[in-house]
Amino acid sequence: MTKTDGPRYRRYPSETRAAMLVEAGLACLARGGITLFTIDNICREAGASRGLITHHFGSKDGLLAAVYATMYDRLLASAPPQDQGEPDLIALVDANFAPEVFNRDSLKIWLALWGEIANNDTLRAVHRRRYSDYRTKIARAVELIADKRGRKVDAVGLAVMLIALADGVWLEQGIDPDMLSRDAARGACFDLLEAYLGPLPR
Amino acid sequence: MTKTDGPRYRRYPSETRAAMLVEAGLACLARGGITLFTIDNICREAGASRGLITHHFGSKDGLLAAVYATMYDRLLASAPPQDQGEPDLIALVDANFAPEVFNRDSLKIWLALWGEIANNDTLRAVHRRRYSDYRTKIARAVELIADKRGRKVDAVGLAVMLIALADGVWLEQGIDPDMLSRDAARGACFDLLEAYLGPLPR
DNA sequence: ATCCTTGTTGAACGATTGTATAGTAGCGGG
DNA sequence: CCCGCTACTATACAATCGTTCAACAAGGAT
Repeated sequence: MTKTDGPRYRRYPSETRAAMLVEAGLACLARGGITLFTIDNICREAGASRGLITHHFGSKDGLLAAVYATMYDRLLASAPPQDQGEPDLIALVDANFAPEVFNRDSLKIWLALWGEIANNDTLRAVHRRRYSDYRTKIARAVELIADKRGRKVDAVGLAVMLIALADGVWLEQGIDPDMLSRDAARGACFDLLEAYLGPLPR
Repeated sequence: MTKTDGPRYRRYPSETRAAMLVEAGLACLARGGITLFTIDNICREAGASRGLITHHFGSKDGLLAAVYATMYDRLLASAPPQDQGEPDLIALVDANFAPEVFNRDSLKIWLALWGEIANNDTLRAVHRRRYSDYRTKIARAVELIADKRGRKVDAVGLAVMLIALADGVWLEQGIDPDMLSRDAARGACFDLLEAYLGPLPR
């Protein structure tokens, strides 16, 4: 026996370990999509044993929901609303194309999650809430600008279209990385907005 | 023993049975995404035994590739090119929103497939070819219109953006069915096009 | 130094995964 | 009528799936 018998494992505060498992889950999704999002893979990635996911999240679905929430929160973190119209809208668009978010790993994760939302009730519930917040933020900025300029636009509808276009270019990027550049993608989003709102100080 | 001992199973021509398995695969994807795309589910759906997929497609991936090809072919079937510019472009946009294509089942299938393309080499190979054809068709129509009107546009870039927007609204529809109407989605596609090409006789 | 809380392990469970393969049988051509 | 091609069935296979659970131990509190 070696005399240096350190602790056989380390205990973390519950929330710390939960965050580690979420991170491991993200890594698995990025590597191979929902197929590789398995208890074994995730726990191996996190350096933990198989029981931990159930212990901290109740089930695999619980972890998946936490993973989804994490992705959404990261997306929105960089665009705090200031109720000033143009700057808010530009920040919201740019949030989609920040290098931290618009990269291959993130895109593969989103693709994997989208494929599940349509089938997984737990996940869809998380989605509904976050998406609603997101859309409202955009719609409010659009509304402010439209009012200021005396234009009449369907703010919520335009918000949905903007999200759709952003998701669409993400999708293209995720499927085939060198299909379009970040600048072109960002530009298209502004083109769509300006068709309704007039020039924006991008 | 009953005296009416019909044949225990029916033999089909190879291509007929292959088509049946593709159809069953589509049904599974529509019902529960890639998670339900399993040998057992598909063969049960098709009313066949487990060996058949390997026999006709070599492997599960082979069937998945055939499924993907089928979806793409159906999308493009309704828009044969006539090299007349406007009518072609309109037909290509409308192809995305035909009831036969723009419905919940199809959208869930696309969602599931997209999640796999990024990770599955076989599938990505099929995608590259079909997507390239699709994009070229659109770009050619855009080019024709731009030339006719003396406008200068990046036809291929605009084609990619149009596909992205169409995919984006599909995505929204697939995730949350009552988020936007077919007309609004179709309208947004034309808005994007007209921002570059001027008015179109939609 | 001992107790206690609780984060953690790891084995066991039955169900299901994709594939390989040996044998069966439908059905058209002779 | 029978033969032969091959579509087809059905079992076996090892690997992996998600979950359960009893026992363990880390580390702060007393």
